Amino acid sequence: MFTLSEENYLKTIYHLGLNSEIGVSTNEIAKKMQTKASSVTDMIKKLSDKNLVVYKKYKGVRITDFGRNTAANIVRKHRLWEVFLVEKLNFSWDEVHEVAEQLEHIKSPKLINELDALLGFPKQDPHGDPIPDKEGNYYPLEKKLLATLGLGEKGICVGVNDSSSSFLQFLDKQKIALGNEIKVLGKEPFDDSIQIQIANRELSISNKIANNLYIKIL
Amino acid sequence: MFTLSEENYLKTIYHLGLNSEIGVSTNEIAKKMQTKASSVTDMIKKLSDKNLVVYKKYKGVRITDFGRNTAANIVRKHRLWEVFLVEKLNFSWDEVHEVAEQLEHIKSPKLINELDALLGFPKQDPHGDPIPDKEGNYYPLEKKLLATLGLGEKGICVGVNDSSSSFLQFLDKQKIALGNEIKVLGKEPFDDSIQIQIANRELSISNKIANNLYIKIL
DNA sequence: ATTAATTTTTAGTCTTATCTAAAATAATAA
DNA sequence: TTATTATTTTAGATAAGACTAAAAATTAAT
Repeated sequence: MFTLSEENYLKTIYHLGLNSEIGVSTNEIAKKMQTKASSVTDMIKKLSDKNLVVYKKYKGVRITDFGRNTAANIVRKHRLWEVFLVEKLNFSWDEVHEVAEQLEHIKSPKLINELDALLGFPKQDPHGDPIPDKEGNYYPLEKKLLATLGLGEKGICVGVNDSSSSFLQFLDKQKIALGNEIKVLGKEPFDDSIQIQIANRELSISNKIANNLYIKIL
Repeated sequence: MFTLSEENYLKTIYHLGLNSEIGVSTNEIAKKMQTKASSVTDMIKKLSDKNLVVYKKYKGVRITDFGRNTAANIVRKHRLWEVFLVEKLNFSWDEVHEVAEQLEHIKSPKLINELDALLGFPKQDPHGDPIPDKEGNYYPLEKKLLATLGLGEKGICVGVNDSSSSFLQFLDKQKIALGNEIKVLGKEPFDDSIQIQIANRELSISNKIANNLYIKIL
C-alpha cells in the first residue's frame, strides 16, 4: 500500500486540485505541506510511479482516477473519525483535526465500515464537510457564504470555510453552531459587517466571519 | 516523543522482561520482532539515549521505570482499542490484534481517556489480559491453566495464553468463551486430555488446548 | 584452560524522506 | 525578443531504520 508521506501528499494534491481544471503546481503543494519544492518533486515522482498522479516536468501534477479514489477514501476516514470524536468522545469541533490526521492512516476496511455504521452513516463531518462514500462519491450541500446573503434572507448554518481552532472557538463563544437558523437583519456598507438574528439573539458579524460561514438557503 | 519503531521495540522489551529478573537479550528481542540482532543493537542504543532502557554491551537491556511506564501506556492503549473493536465495532477476538497494533500508536491523551470512559473503564481486554491504568498499574487476575485443574474442580474461563487466530477461532467453533463456567469431569492419563462440562455440554479437550486456557477457580 | 560454538557488536550499505545549493526551464517585462 | 525574475528540477548530503558480513566478546565443552 502507501506510506504515511505518500498518503499526505496525495491528500493535499486532491484538495488543491478539486476546484481547478489545470494541474497543481509544485510550489502550491510545498506551501500547503510546509516543505520544500525539491521534496515535492521527489515525492511526485513516487506518486507517479504508483499511478496516483500524472506528472509532466515543469507542468505540475494532475490526480488520476485511481489517485482520486484513494484520496477520497482517506478523506472519508478522516471525516468519519471526526464525527466519532465529537459524537462519542466529547471532543469539540476545534479539537478533532489533529487526532483525525493520525487516525485517517489506520488500515482496516472493516474498521471504517463498522465505524460508519456505529455513527449511523453520517453524510457530513462536524464542520459541515461532506463524507465520501465507499466509492469516493459525495454530494456537496447547496450552500452560500453568509456574506453573499441579501437583506432579509434566511438560512441554516451548514458549514465553515475556515477550520482553524481560533475561528471555531470564536463560533463556540458566540454560540453559533451548525444547524442554527440565521436571518440577515441588516448589512453595514461602511465595514461590510452584517446584523443577523440567530436563536432569538441579535448579533453583529464582521465581514471576515461572514466570509467563512456557509448557509443553506431556506 | 517516540517513533513508531521505538515504541514497538520498547513494548517487546517490556513484555519479555515482565517475568524475568535479568536483562533481556538482543537475540530474544530480534526473534520476537522478526528482525536481525544488529538492528536490535542499533535501536537499543537509541532507547538507552532516551532513558527508556539501561544498556550494557553484551549484557542485554533492562527497562527503566520511565520505560516501563511508557510501555504500560502503549499496552493500555492497545487493550482499550481491542475492547472498543469487540464491544462497539463487532470485531471478533481473533481480528482485533492487527488493528490494535496500529491504533496503539495514536497520540492523544484525551482520546484514550474518553475511550476508556465510553467503554465503562474495562479492566480486561477481550483475551482476558489486564488493562493498565493511567499510572501503568494493573491487577492480574488469580488464574490457573485449565491443564493444572484437578478432577471435579470448577472455575470460570478468564483468559487465553495463546492469542493466535487459529486458537481463538477454535474456541469460537467449540463455543468456549470468556465468562463460561467449566468443570473438570475427567482426566485421561494416556494423552493428558481433559473431559470438561461447559454450558451443559460435555467436551474432550486436548492437553495443548488445556495449556492455553486460563481459569479462575471458584 | 584452551578451544569451539554462540551471541553480540561494529562497519559499511541501502531505502525513504528530507534538506540546501546549483542548474535548468518557464514566465514576465522592458 | 531579449533580459530578468520566478519556478522547478537535479545533484549531493543527512538522518532513521533496516540489512549483510566480519570482528569481538561471551559461554560452553572438551
